[in-house]
Amino acid sequence: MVIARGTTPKAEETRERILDAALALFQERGFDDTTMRDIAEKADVATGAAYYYFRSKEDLVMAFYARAADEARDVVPELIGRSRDLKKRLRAVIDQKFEQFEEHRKLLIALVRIGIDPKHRLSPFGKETEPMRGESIEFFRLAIDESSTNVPKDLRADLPALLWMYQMALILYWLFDDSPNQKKTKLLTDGTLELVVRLIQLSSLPLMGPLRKRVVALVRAI
Amino acid sequence: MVIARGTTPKAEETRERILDAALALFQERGFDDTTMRDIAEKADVATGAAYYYFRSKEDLVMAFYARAADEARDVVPELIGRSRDLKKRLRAVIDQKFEQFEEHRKLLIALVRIGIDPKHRLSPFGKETEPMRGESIEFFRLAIDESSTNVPKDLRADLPALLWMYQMALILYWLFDDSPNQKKTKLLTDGTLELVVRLIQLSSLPLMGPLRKRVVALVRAI
DNA sequence: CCGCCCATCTGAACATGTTCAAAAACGCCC
DNA sequence: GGGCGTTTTTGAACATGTTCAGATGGGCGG
Repeated sequence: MVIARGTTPKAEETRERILDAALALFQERGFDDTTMRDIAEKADVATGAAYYYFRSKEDLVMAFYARAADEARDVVPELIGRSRDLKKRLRAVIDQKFEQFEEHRKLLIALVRIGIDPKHRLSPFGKETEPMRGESIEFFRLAIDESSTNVPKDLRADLPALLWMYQMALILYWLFDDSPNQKKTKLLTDGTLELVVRLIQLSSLPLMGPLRKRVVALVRAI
Repeated sequence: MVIARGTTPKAEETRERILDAALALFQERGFDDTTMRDIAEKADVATGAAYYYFRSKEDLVMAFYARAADEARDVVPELIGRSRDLKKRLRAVIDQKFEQFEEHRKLLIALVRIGIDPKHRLSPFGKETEPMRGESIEFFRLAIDESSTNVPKDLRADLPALLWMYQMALILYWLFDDSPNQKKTKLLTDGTLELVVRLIQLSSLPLMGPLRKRVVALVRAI
């Protein structure tokens, strides 16, 4: 996350300059091959300045992620509003993230290395990223609510979080998908999304009650 | 992996001394809080010596993993031989790994950070770890072969690798499972293992042929 | 025993993320 | 405008993973 510095216009401008320099270099050479000295130099500040605005090199990646979240906040509700079909809505939410991340795969690989450890300060599963995670999950709740597919009450509470985890898994696969244009991810998304929507539909059939309860119980326990 | 140094007894002894020192310190303080200088000092060598035997700090973790694999090679076939029941066999293979790793959770977290990136030299999914991965997968093939549960021919080829991935997922969950004594992992293992065996049994029913083929095709494609 | 080669080992040097004390710039009150 | 407290910026210093040119020493042919 970002330190709450940079309230004055000038400071804010410096912060942006550093972040822009960092992201440009990350994209160009990758995370590991970009040094903090490079970033500072490109932003025309001393090495230490970056640490005045960002707690660590990794926080710069997080700041990128926060920017993406800002953008999503403006766009996603409108995307969801375009259809009431659950599958289309989910597709829209997921595709939006893929588009945002398209040009930053190298960068996000660094983020994954951090994120896999839930104890790390910046893990998407950790405490500090709660607001951003919550917002992402909220998008899925929006997509479910008042969609044309009926979702059982007892699923409503946890389904958004499950869908978020599903999205995370897709993104993870996508990051390391070396097939041309990440074709395999497209395949995987198409196949599994269909499956997911089917499962949700099935789960509301009357006979499914007990099974659904067992699944919900397991999910809660874990 | 390990550099092919240490052919003379004396060198071999030095190598072991460094590895022992490293593992002791990793376990004591964790990976990040152990410096190469600490390790060298504890092993009574100069800092550079460690790099004569190990290409990097991370390679020391890998050497631990290799040791564990050595041990498994001696033990696992016997464990599998104790029963023909598929579930029991799988349990045995999986539990053996858990027991081995019990006291080294902190260490393995470092390994995961590396391993999540398939492009990293030491990723369990990468080229360089192929032999060790192959051996682990082979254990699952052993467990399937001549077990009391019939496994369809077209599954035999890929099932061991799938089971290995399943094991990896369990280990990942276990690593970050903070419930007392990793009780949740026990729950998860029990629940999913039952499920897995059921699925395998189901898959050999006559009607399942087409569905099975679709799943196999998807797995192959991905 | 000598001299040579090569595996082994040393420790200083290097690169880079990070910290920190001090300097500079800024805003504000008088 | 001058003084003063705060914010911003600087650049040297530090910690640590890693590299490398050279020292060490042990074995072997002569």
